[in-house]
Amino acid sequence: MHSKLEIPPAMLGNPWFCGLLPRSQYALLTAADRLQLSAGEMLYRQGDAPGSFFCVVRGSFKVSTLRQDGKEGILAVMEAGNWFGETSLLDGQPRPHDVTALEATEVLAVGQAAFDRLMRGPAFARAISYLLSTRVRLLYGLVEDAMLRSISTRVARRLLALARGDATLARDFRSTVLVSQEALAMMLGVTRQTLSKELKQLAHDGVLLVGYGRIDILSLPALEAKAAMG
Amino acid sequence: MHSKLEIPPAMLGNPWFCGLLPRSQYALLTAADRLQLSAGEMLYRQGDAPGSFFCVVRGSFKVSTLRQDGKEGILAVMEAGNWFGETSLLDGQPRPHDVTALEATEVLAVGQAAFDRLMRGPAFARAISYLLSTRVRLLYGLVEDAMLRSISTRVARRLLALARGDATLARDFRSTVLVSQEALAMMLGVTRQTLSKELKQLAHDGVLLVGYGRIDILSLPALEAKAAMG
DNA sequence: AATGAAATGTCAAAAAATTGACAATTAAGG
DNA sequence: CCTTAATTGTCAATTTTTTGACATTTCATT
Repeated sequence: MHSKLEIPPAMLGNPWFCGLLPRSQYALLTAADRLQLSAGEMLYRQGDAPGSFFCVVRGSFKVSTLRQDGKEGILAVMEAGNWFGETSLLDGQPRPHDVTALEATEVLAVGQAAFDRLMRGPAFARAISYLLSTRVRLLYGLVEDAMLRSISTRVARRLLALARGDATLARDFRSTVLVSQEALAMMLGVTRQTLSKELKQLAHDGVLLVGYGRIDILSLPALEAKAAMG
Repeated sequence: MHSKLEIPPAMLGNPWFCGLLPRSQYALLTAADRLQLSAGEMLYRQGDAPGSFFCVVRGSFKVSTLRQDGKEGILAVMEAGNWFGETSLLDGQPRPHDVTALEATEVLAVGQAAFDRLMRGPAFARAISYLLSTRVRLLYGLVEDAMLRSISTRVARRLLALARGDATLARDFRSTVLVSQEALAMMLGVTRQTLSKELKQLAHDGVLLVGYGRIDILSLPALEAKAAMG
């Protein structure tokens, strides 16, 4: 019998998981396999057959796609506590993205059969609908960003998202974001040079402090003001 | 008692609705109010409180957002047969977009209470999850388009989406797309002039025939080839 | 057939982003 | 401490896109 202490702390900080009925939580945890990945290892690739519903226990992943020309777009960063991968389980279609561990990372993997069994319960099915609705909202935000916001606004918005833990997790705010300019540029779909210019401007305005592989947010209100502009 | 003949033909062409259990179909239809809108009328606005789950019976809507500078981005076109608006019902958050009738349009509106009642059934909740998963997939496609595809590729892809009926509907293909260059440019987040140049190129290549408020697809394979490039 | 609003065609200047290149800096491993 | 790979800073040329401006065409309505 599993003891409740086995629930990893990161999962307890995730509002979606915490909102589940205890029996659903228990069912997820007992049905799950635990996987360990080292930095750079891929959990799955674009085009793979649907496999499992995942939760990041420790570490983080990037969700990305490759262009023909070899360049990469980063669509999301999944941090500890977040659940993902449900889309392919629901529609049976291939995985739409690559998912790669950014560091030593541990995941729970709930297989298709167990997932389907859970989906027969209306409470869990509703919870999955809710999870998807937050994903839809987040994605609409990304589409709008790309379609009609200036790059400086998008930089501010993306930094805020990273500081808040991105994805579905409503975690505490971090004033230091650990990300390279290269990676941040990939998230925004612009070149490093273009991003660099924007960051320099924000640093000049006293909003950020740009370091090696890290960005410190000096003034949250100022950054939010930039994010709210055009 | 409602007769089965009352189901509008457009709804029978929608794979999501057709995949529902007959009792769910019946429940949706009987719970629904019928609304008539004339061209330009808004079904709801960004920021509105969640209200209903909708199905387009006749006509079409545009789903759009306004920028501060007054410019508009068109995120989707909802045609007859499509169901939408579930996101706000599921998470209780305000409407994320404006929805405006493009012509004389008729919708079914299923209220929050009836929707919640349906969601207590696992089959319907699963169906809603499936609907959301297709929306998530579509949105990921839009994000990738905006982030890492060339404009010419995006034009081709968007035209194909319009020809196929966009959104969740897997309808028959139409070789004529009725859309102004202005509107198509709004869907792509570029200016009319930029789009015009791309269309001229595609017309020169014999792929399209560009008319007044309409675009004819002369060669579907050629357009698909353009859409598959970079 | 005339009218007018909507849509399209086109151009040039300006702004913005990419490309390509190289130097300088930083942190991690031996 | 030293080496090395990763990251950042910076620049100029090129390409792309926007902006702004007008003329022209199309179509529905008188």
